[in-house]
Amino acid sequence: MNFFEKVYEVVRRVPKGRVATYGQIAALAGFPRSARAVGMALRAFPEGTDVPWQRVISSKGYISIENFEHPAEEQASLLIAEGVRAVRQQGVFRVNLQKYLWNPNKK
DNA sequence: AAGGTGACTAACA
DNA sequence: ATGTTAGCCACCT
Repeated sequence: MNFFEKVYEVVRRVPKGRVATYGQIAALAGFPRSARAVGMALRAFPEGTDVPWQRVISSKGYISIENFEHPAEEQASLLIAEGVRAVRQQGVFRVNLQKYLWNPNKK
C-alpha cells in the first residue's frame, strides 16, 4: 500500500460536515511530518472518486488552492453544501477550525 | 542520480 | 502579531 492509498483511506474517514488539516491527514496516514506530500496526493486525486478531498484544508483554516483544476471556489461551495461555513476573506476562503475540525478520537 | 518544487507546518525572531 | 526558517517526503525534471 503506497502513500497515496493511505491518504485516500484517511480522507475517506473524515465525516461529512467536518474538515481536517493536511498535517492531521499525514499523521493519521503514518507520515507525521509529510503535510506537503499530502497536498501533492490531493492534487492528483482523479475525478469521480468517493474521496471527499474538499474536507482537507490548511492548519490555519484557509483553503490553500490557488489556480488548480479544482479552484478554491469549488472547494468552498462543496463545503458549504455539506454545512461547513466557508467564507471569503481577503481573497481566500476561511473555515472556523474550532468549530469544524474533525477529532478522529471523538465520535 | 541529484537537486528543485510544493493543496504544509511548527518553531523562532 | 506578522515574517522567516528549516524540516518533511513524494514528484518531476
